[in-house]
Amino acid sequence: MPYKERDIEKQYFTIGEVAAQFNVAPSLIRFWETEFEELRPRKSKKGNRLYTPQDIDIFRTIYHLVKERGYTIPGARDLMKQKGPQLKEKIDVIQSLEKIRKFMVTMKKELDAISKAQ
Amino acid sequence: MPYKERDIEKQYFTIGEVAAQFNVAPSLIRFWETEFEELRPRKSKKGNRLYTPQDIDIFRTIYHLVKERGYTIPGARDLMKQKGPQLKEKIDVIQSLEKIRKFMVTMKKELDAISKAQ
DNA sequence: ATGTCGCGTTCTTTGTAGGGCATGGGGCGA
DNA sequence: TCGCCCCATGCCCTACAAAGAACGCGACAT
Repeated sequence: MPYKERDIEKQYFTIGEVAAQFNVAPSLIRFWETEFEELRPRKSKKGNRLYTPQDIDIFRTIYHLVKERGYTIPGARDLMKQKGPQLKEKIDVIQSLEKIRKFMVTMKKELDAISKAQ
Repeated sequence: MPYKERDIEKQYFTIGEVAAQFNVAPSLIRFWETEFEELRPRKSKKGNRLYTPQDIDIFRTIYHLVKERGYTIPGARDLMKQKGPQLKEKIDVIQSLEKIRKFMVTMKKELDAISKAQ
């Protein structure tokens, strides 16, 4: 029995899923597609965008630069041209540290709650 | 004989001189003054802005971030808040390297010219 | 099986708030 | 008279959001 198309396609995410994951509007993702040639996902026959995990990594990089670091779109674009893949590594590290920070803040709150309860 | 006021004042640059140095309009400098609290030069009795070399360093930092790196104004502002003085050092290094690069490009051109002439 | 109703999601195209200055007017001191 | 001051207003893109059409899918009736 050959693979059903659905099974193959589920390697991909829809634009709505990506939008939800980053809490942005689909229109923003489509707009960035016009601004960053790196962000050109496959499309289904119907024309729907199909995002691979790699596509999502690229989106995350752009999101980080534009929304978290405050780059303009040309600024982010230039940086990606030069630094390309190195950038992903750096951002992964940053995001790991950010998670750790959040964890520690939570811990601190709980510790504060305990010490006050006494 | 006491210092004449001119001698003291000539420690300073006018907005026009600063504008010329960076090849920007005075209106841009005034506008950035409303956006970056770090960029608030002294003013003469008359109200004219008096830029010290330190003020110019601050302007250079902003110029570098906004015009050369492609940060938005809020992005540059946030970066200056956190990194403040460290940033100046980094930018000094970058600008030195940039000068060296230009020098080397010039050298290369001359070398090319020589090798072609033969 | 087949029509179709409605809902959610997607598409592309068009509209738009506001970010980032520039310009113009009126005034002042050297 | 020149160069700077301070507003106020003007203005052009940037960076999206909204509008409107089309599609896919389940439910329900035919």
